[in-house]
Amino acid sequence: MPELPEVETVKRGLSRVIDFNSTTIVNVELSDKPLRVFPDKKLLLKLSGQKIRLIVRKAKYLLFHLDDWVLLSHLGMTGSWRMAKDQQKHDHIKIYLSDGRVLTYQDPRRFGMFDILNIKNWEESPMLTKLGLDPVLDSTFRAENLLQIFKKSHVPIKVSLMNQKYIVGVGNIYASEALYLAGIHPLRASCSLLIEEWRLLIEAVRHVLFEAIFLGGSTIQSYKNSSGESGGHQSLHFVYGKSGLPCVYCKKTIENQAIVGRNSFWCSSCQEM
DNA sequence: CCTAAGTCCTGAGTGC
DNA sequence: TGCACTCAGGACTTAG
Repeated sequence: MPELPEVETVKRGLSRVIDFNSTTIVNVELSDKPLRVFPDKKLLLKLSGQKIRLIVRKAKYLLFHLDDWVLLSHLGMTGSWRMAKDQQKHDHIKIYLSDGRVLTYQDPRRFGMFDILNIKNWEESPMLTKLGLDPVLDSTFRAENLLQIFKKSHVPIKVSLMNQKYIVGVGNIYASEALYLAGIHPLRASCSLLIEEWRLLIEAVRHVLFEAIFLGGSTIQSYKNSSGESGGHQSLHFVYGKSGLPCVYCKKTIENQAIVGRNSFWCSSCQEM
């Protein structure tokens, strides 16, 4: 499901319903199906007796801060967390809590990733050390810095936007949307963007991510927040999934094409090469 | 048959 | 030739 707004929405939803500093993990159960990345199952024993202190979002990762450990969760394409009242198909992790509730991870495609990190050095996890600038949290997400980072990159700007090594949180939906708002063609070489265009793009990325967070993310196929509700931002999409429809502003037909294997959408009139 | 919100791995290619 | 790096494509998987 998740790009930055969806992960942020899940974080906020869980944070509202978990009583931090009081709720203790009683037990953890796994299904027999493997997830894409999962730590040694013996580490799960370490979680029992630990209180949930805080949930943090870092890039597209959720980090459950416990007393001595950090439970890292990446939702992949179809992962979701909920306080379960029932057993559903594709439930893979059940965290039994001291208040009687069951924090449950469901993931049909099982692209999700987990790790259990020591609270003393969790930031050194290989999954977290190679992350780029966060458009929502980092004041360094600035045109001057991005111009420098991409000055030699001939990769299409849409691909660079989605490369978590440089910019985190932007995935396939919001990349197309942000480039449309900025009036930049997705196939433009990253190094060709002028400083003014980087400023426009940064403003567009931040706008679309904040707007999507405000509306609880985008539901295209299956995304649900931790209360089982759909997002509301998909109704504000201008280009994603709109191929063949007229551009809202110029009425020219929205085009689409796979760029490095990901379907991409744009208006060739509003977004010139 | 096709497609889907993400990331990791491999192998080919480039430049020094 | 070797090394470091970049990049494209495939793989993982289930549902509609």
